[in-house]
Amino acid sequence: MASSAAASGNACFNSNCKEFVEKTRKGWRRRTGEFAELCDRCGSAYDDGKFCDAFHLNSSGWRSCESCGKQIHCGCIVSFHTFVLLDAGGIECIACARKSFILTPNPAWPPPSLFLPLQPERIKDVNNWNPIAGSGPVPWRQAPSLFNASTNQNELQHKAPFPETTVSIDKLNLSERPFALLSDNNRKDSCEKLMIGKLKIGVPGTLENGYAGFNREEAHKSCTSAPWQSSYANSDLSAPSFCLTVGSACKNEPTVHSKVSVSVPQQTTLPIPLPLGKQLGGHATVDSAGETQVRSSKIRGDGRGKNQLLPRYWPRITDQELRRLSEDSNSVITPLFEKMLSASDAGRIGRLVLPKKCAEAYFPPISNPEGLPLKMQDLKGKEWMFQFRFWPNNNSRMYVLEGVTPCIQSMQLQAGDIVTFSRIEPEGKLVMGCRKASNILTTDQGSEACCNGNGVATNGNASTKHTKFSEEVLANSTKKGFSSTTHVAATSARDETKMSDDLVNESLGNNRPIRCKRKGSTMGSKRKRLRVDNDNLVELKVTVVQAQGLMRPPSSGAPTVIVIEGCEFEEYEQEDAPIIGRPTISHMDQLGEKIQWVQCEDCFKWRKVPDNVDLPSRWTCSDNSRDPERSMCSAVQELTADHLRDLLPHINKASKKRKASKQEMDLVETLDGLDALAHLAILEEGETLTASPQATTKHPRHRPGCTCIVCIQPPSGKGPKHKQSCDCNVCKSVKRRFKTLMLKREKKLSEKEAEATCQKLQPQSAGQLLDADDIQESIDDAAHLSPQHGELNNEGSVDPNYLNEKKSSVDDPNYLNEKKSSVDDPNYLNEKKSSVDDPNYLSEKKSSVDDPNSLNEEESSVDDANCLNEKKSSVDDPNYVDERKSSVDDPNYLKEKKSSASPFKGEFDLNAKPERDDELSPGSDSGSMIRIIKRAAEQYVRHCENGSSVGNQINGDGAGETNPSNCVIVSGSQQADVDHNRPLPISTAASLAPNDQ
DNA sequence: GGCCTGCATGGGC
DNA sequence: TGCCCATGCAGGC
Repeated sequence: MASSAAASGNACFNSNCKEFVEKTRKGWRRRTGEFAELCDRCGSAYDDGKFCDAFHLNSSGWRSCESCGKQIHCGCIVSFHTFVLLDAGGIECIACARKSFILTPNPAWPPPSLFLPLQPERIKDVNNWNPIAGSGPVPWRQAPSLFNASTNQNELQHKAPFPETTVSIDKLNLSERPFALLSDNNRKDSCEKLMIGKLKIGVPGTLENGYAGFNREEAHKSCTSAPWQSSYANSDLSAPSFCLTVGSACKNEPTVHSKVSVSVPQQTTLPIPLPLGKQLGGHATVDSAGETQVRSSKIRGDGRGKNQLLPRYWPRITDQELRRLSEDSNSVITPLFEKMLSASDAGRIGRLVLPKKCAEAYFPPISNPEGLPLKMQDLKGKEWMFQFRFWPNNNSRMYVLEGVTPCIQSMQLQAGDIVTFSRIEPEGKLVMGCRKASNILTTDQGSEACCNGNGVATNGNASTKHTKFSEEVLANSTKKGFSSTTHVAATSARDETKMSDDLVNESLGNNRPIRCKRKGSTMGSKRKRLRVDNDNLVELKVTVVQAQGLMRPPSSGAPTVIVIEGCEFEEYEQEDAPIIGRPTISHMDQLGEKIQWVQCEDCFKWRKVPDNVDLPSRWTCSDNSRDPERSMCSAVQELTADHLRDLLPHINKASKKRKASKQEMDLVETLDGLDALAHLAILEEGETLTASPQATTKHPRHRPGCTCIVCIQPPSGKGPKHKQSCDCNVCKSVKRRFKTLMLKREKKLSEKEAEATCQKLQPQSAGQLLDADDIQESIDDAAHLSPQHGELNNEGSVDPNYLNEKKSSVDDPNYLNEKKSSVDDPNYLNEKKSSVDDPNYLSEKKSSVDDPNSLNEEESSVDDANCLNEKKSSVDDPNYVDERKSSVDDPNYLKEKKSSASPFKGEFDLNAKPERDDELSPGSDSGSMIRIIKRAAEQYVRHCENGSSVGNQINGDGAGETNPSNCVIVSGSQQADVDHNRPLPISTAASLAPNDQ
């Protein structure tokens, strides 16, 4: 046979030809991954599909197409992809298969584990393995069995297949070359295990079994059950429930998928509900793609169904991946397995631990711990070479892919993301795809079913009804696409709700990558850093509740109330799904009428509207048609500071509650909180949800297009140096930073002199710290209250600048890194801890809080665009980073810092700015006081002039130079206590607690 | 000191 | 109880 001959030079690969030619043509793909180089004549024959007719006429393995009778050399590599196996037995040429729209998702290459001994010792025949991916013995060993699989598969699908009953080895043509690769034992095993066909597609998504094609959206429309979902769904049943669907049911094919053909490996579509342990020897199993396989109990040497992968490894390829993978319409994609990246996997070690069964099933067998190089292609078509190897572990093996770091980085993956392994036929390439964590929210809905534990597959979109609770999350999920393609029609509301809960929790930063089929399987106990602190979970859940409160039932369509386990759930018809409403504050006015306060999105003033009005998510004064006098942003706010404070009782309540728990928190835990918040912020942003595992990543990923200093500089400092005259962003930033630093130091020196005298003037009472703490918490809470989760500005509203700043901070890997590294730094932690013991520091904080000017300053600084820019650029500034870093290394600096850290023990302030640390330090106490005095004087002057200085911006030192430490806005909020017509900042309102007034 | 390698450990199932 | 596998970690480079 042709493939048995080695190609040499320009000799035709066809052993029956061997013609020497200058230029060869590509033929079939060889096991090595290369293509058979053929002469023109043979190449033409191959292209015309007549190669076997010409050269293999006398070979065995010829079969007739059940439809057209065409003879196909099924036993040959050359014709391997020109036919499909029919469920009823026999074969059909691909042309007929296309015509008849019957696509039998015969897995082209069942898992090799079916053919290989399952113990590690199976791996003896390494010599027959070619290290090139995708061309391993699996397909080739399996191939022979394809030729004679004449079992009535339909029957087998519905009956328990019994081993060794349907296929006789005598029926198999074993004379073909591929089989020669098998040892006698393997051959026998292979014969005993009825092998099914290949998966050849090209047929637009018409799914014989409802599995292949992954055209889930369509499947949803026309099929009553999605078997692969059902496989989850029934995972706890004791008997198989195959849930096979009839392919003809799914004929509406989206054009986008028309070219995509997917071979679903057994695990993906395996509707086998039996737990692994139950799928043992002789039990009937249904193979991939729903096709029955007769599996010999013999192969289950250890009594476990090793050919069954755990559900968490079942591939869930996305439409996007399919599209990317299937650019070639002739490609057939066989999803093999997937794995969620652990911190270790995504770490810098570059080792990706492979699930043992997956490794043994889909990768070449290896007997040498050194393993084999494995070529893999990513979704972009770039090829990567990994080392597939193992090491002995407890009488077993641990399989790893080494050298994956570049690839993982290239794909911008991190812990929690999922890598998928697929195979493209006929090339046999191994393809490594990925799913970002954010998509897992949707793609894992099936797996959520596993998490549910009730065994019922759940899918947010499966049902035509939506629970109010999950609407938003599900909507988000739907947008992402994948979930909409996987459906189980018979989804109970309960499951859906439960799942939704999971989704919500995940979506809100609750370690979204966790799939809890195996408790902590992905983020196990050792994955401390990957977990969000329980406290944060509570807070996040509260946020969910708040979010739910934003749901507004549509005017049309009353919900159906169902009671599940004592809890009432409202369900709405899909077209009447709840909408996300504007957050309001319900209140009873003086007349005893129920009203609600709503905040204008533009001016952030609070307006009163009747209680029964459903407000859109975006509401502005102009929508205030019921109160024409206040239907413009220019109209004064009738809500006074006191009122606002009264309306927000939860601020104080929450702060007390948090205070209690906060004191129990250690500083490390707060890191989780920080991360959670960061994740939440990112989630809100609607972009890729950075995994909580990000906390474990030393080098947070930089986004494409990131213009931060890290990204725009050549790696490792290599590359051309910037000239002194260079005015690029980097250089400008560096220069600006330098200038700022110099100004700051100058100022610091001068202020130091006044420190001693000023310090005496400050009221010192450590006992009042709690009030300050309260206020800070109130501010935080108020920020939480805000729909934007942002900082409240002086108008009692969210300042967009602040939001942008916060957002960019969270987006900025440097910023997060800095935060993270600070916490990692024991010095930093000590410093934080000791700060609360420092009376100077406490008094400074206290006085700052007592002083409305100070508060305003703190808040207004974030309003200052210059200031924000400066802050931001500082983070991007390598000098700045270095400076910060060196400061930490500097014992003097640490000494100074030691007494200046935040008094908010156990709580990190995302607002914290490095520069502000300086301001808050004892060394700059006088600075604060000076500023306070200065501002008071200026304020007084302005007040005398016209009293309207809102938004006026001055520099703390009076200089025109932007100075991060001095960017101060004296805003009108300072007069908030005297001007009740002005919106009161919630933070200020909070500070007006009775004991403060 | 940092990285790599190979193995050990231990929690989860 | 045994297996899986995420992670720790010692030792070498």
